[in-house]
Amino acid sequence: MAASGSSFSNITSFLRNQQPSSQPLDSSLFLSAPSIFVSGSRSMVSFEAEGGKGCNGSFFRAFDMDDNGDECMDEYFHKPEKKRRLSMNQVQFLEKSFEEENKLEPERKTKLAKDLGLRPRQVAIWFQNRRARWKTKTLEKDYEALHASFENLKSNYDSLLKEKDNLKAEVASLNEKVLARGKQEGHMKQQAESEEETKRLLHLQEQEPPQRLLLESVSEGEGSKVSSVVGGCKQEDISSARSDILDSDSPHYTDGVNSALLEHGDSSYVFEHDQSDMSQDEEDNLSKSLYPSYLFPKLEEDVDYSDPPESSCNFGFSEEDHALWTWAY
DNA sequence: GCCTTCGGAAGTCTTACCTCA
DNA sequence: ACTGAGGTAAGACTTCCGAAG
Repeated sequence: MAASGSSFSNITSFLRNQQPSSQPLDSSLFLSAPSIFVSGSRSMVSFEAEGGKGCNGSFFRAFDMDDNGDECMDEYFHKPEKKRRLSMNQVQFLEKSFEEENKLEPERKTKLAKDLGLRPRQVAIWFQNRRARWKTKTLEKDYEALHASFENLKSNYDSLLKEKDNLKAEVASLNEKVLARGKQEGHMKQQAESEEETKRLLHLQEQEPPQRLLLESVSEGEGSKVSSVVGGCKQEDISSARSDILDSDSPHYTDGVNSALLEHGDSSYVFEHDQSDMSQDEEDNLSKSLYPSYLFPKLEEDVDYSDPPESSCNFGFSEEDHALWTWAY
C-alpha cells in the first residue's frame, strides 16, 4: 500500500520533472495518468499535478482564509476535482449536520454541498465515511460496556463461589456432628435393649415347663413382636431359634440369642423414625442403604449409596461440586 | 418477472500529517 | 535542522446488495 503510494509519488514527481517548473503541466496528461498507473486516485493526480496553482498552492487551504475565500470559490467551481482535507469549518458544519441526522437525503446533500462549497459527491462520501467510523466507535463503546459488565459479573460469581465453599464446610461439620451423635444414641439403645432381652430370656429359663408352654403360646400370638425382637430373621429362622431357646442343650442356644440380638442391634443403628411416613423413593433408598435418609437431604437417582464411606457426612459433595462446576462453566 | 437506477454498507486504496530515531 | 520510516486519520473509490420505479 505504502509502496504503491511511494512509487506513485515517484511517478508524479517524474512527470513534474519532465516539465519546466514555471509552466503548468498539460491537463490531458493528468487525466490519462490514473488509467495508466493507479486506479482510484484520479483526483490525487490532478492535485499533485496542479499543486502550484490555485490559492497558495492548495485549494482547500483557501477555505481557511476567510478573507479571500470567495475568490477561491469562483476558481474552485471552474476547476477539475481536487482532493484536499476539508477545512475545520467545513468539518464542523458537517459534524453538526451529522448529529442532526446521519442519513443524507438528496435535497440536504445538495444544500450542504452548496453551503460548504463542496461537490454533492464529496458530501455523500463524507457522510458514508462518517457513518462507518461512527459505527466502529459505537462497537468499541459497546464492547467496553459489555466487558465492564462481564468483569462485574465475574467478581460477583467469585464472591458467591467463596460463600458456597464456606457454607459447604459448615454443612460438612454439622453432618459430622449429627452422625457422631446418632452413633452414640444408637449404641446406648442397643445396650439397653440387649440387657432387657437377656433378662427376659433368663426369666424364661427359670420358668416351670407348664408356664413356659403358656408363655410360648402367648408368644405364638405375638409373632410380630417376636419378629421385631429377632429383627431381620426369616420365619423359619425364628422357629429354629425358638427351638434352640427351648432346647437349652443345643450348642446354638446362646449363639441364637446373640445373633438375634446382634441383628437387632444392627438394625437399631438406623435411627428410629416412623418409616410408614416415608415416600416410596425414600424407602427404596433406604432399602439400598441402612444409613438414615435424613443424612442425605436429597438423594440423587444416579448415585449409588449402597456402600457409603466411613465419613458419610461428606457423601455426595463431589457430585455437588461437579454439578456446580458444570453450572459455573 | 426483468431491468435500471439509486443509495447504503463494507472493504480498500491513497495521501496528508504527525512522531520519532 | 533535515530526513526517512512508521503509524494514523481522512477522503475517495469499488463492489455488493436491496429497494423502488
